[in-house]
This record gives sequence, structure tokens and C-alpha cells, in this order.
Amino acid sequence: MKKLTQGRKKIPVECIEDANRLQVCFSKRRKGLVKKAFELSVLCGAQVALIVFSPAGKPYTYGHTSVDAVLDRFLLSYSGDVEAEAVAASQQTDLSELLRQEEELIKARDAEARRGKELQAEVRAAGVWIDGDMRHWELPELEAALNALERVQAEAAMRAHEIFAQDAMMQQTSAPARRTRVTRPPAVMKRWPWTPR
Amino acid sequence: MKKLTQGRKKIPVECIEDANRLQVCFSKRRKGLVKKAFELSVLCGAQVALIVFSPAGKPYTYGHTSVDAVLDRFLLSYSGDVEAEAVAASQQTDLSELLRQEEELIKARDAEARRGKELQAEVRAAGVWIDGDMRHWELPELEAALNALERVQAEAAMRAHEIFAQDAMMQQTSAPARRTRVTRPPAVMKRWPWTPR
DNA sequence: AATTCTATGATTAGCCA
DNA sequence: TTGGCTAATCATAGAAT
Repeated sequence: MKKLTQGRKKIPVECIEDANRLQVCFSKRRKGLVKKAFELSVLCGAQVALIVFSPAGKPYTYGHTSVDAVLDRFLLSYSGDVEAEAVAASQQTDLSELLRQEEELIKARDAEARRGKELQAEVRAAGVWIDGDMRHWELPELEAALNALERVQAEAAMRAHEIFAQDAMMQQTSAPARRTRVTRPPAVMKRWPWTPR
Repeated sequence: MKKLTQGRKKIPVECIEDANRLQVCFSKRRKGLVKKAFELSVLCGAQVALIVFSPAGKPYTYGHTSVDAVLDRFLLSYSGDVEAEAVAASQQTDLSELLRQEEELIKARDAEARRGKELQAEVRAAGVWIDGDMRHWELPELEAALNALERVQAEAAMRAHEIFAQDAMMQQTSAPARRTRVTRPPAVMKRWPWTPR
């Protein structure tokens, strides 16, 4: 009943000792970092790859256009292979290409495609990463992604609730495929369900 | 004389059209993103790799402990090579190891080592990435990194100004070495001086 | 391509449910 | 491990340099 909240305190930039505080902080800041990365990619049309290993050793990633795409491009530029890097750079997402891919996706799994999966494909095509938590956000990311695709925006907004309400799917994504150079990999990455080590 | 500043406005999450605004936004947000990534790594002891390609095609990176270390670990975990990944994970920076490396560095280029270069080595050992811009900050990063090393803190603070004042060095770092797996690579990455494509 | 200034919008530390 | 709350603290759009 009473307002007991302390509000934000300044926190020194040094390793947090308390395990619980650290966990909470990591969770919140990881989310915030991904959001910032996402905004940078959308606002400025930049390719971004973000990889974070939690202190517990779990990998979390975000990528636009996809982690793999950016890593490929980076590794190529790093190796000095200018030509190959140019190719990777050209993998930059452009609208028409996104739409083409999306249609392929939709066509391929046509019969069994539920509406929710279509939405997923669109989000995926836009290079937005979604993890377990974010499914429950009122993602500005989702809206922006759909907006970028310039279609089904209104309908998607209506479907968003029912789709995000039903929980499963994103959870049990198959084991991550082996990386392939300059091949367009699945654009969505997620938190690993398993714990390394 | 008059206060003409408008203060922050809410900005829609969509690609910025105006080229100039976009450039300024990219510059500011990239800096902010790196700061956030840095704070996450320090506060929570997390390994973080961040790669950003500007719309112009320039790569910017941040890494703790280093971009390469994190990428190695990620690629290994990705490939399902659990054992190798465990090795990469163990590359987590611990103080004693940092100090050992640092001493090697200092010893190796002993004769020609200026004071400034020593400072660089320390910052580098802490896995903090410095690009052209950040040299001019009053980096809380710098302070934290030095603090993490638990040494020469006070002296470093005094030296910081004169070292960061003199501009060169970071600029003309030799061409990036080829990546080597699970070998500890140079921990500092910087903005490329050239423009791809 | 980056920095400074300032008013605001956005993020988040500490607590609980 | 996640979500909501509240009140600081922090980040940054716009304009000009």
C-alpha cells in the first residue's frame, strides 16, 4: 500500500558481488542492450551482431540482418578478402529480397502453415531476434519490423496478442545448424535451451 | 545566448531518411551501445562481442574479453564442440593471467616502450576496446579497466590526460592479423582506416 | 564525421508479488 | 528467473560548431 520503492541508485562500474543482484542486473541489461542494438540497426540501417555469454556460460545473441551474416562479413573483412567481403556486404537486407524470401517460406510450408507462423516468418525476415522473454513484450521491435515490411501491419498487430499468448514454438527450435559461409543462414537466433559446460 | 535547445524528442523506430541526421545518430548511438556493452561485461562479468557495420560499410567492434575470444567461444559452442568450447570459455579473463600477459608485453618491447604504451597495454589487457572517439572521453571505461587490474590506478589517472591528448598511435595500427582459433589474439580492435567495397 | 549544450525521453537499481 | 513499481540516473534529438 505504501510507497516503499527506493528508485534508482547510482551503481559503481565494477563487478557486482551479490549473486542475486548480478543475475537480475544481467537479465535487465541484456534486454536493454539488445533493444539498443536493434534500434541502431533500424534507425541507421546498420548491420549489428551481438554475442553475450552470461556469467553462467549461456550464450545470448542478437543479429541484424543475422548474427551469421554479420560474422561472415566481419571475418571476411578481417581476413582481407575484399571481394568476398563485398559479397557478404551485399547480403544487406533490402525490402524486395525480404519479401521474396518470405514468400518462399510461406509457399514451402503452405499446407500446415498457421497464421502465427507467417508472422514469425516476417519478423524473422526483418532480422529481429526474439528470445523467450521478448515474446511477452509489446515489442516495439515487432511493430517496427512489420512496419519495415510495409504490409499486414494492422492485421499483425491484432494477431500479435493471440500469437504471443500461445507460448510454445520459439522454445523448441531445432539444434542450431552448422555455420556456412556466405550462405544465408536462418536469420533468427535464440537463447540456447541448454547449458554449456 | 538564448536557449534554443529543443531537448530530446521522441523518435519513431524506423529508418532515418535524412543522411546527416542518420550519420549523427549512428555516431552517438554506436558510442552509447559500446558503453552499455562495456558496462554489462564489467558489472556482470559477462563476455561480450559487438560488431557493427555502419551504413557506409565501416566495421566497428567492441569486445570483452576480446572480440576474437568471444567469437571463438561462440563458434565453438555453435559447432557443438563442447570440449573446445570449454577451453575457450576458460579464456575468461582472470587477474593473474592478465598480469602475466601484461608483463610479457612490457618486457618484450621494453626498450622502446614509452609510458603511454604501458597504459595502452593495461587497457588492452582488460579487454576494453578504444576507438578514435573514445580516446577523447574521460572514459569511465578506462578507469574501470585500470581498477580491475588493481594497480597503478592513481598514476594512470594522472597519465591519462597527456596520453590521450597526444593523438596518434591508435590511429595507425598495423593491418589486423589473421584470426587464429583459440589462440589468444590481440585484445584490442579498432575501427578500420579503410572503406570496404 | 564528431562534439557540445540542454530539455526530455528512456533506462534501470532496489524491492516485492 | 521474470515482471511491475518508483524515483533517480542516464542517453540522446535537435541545433550549432
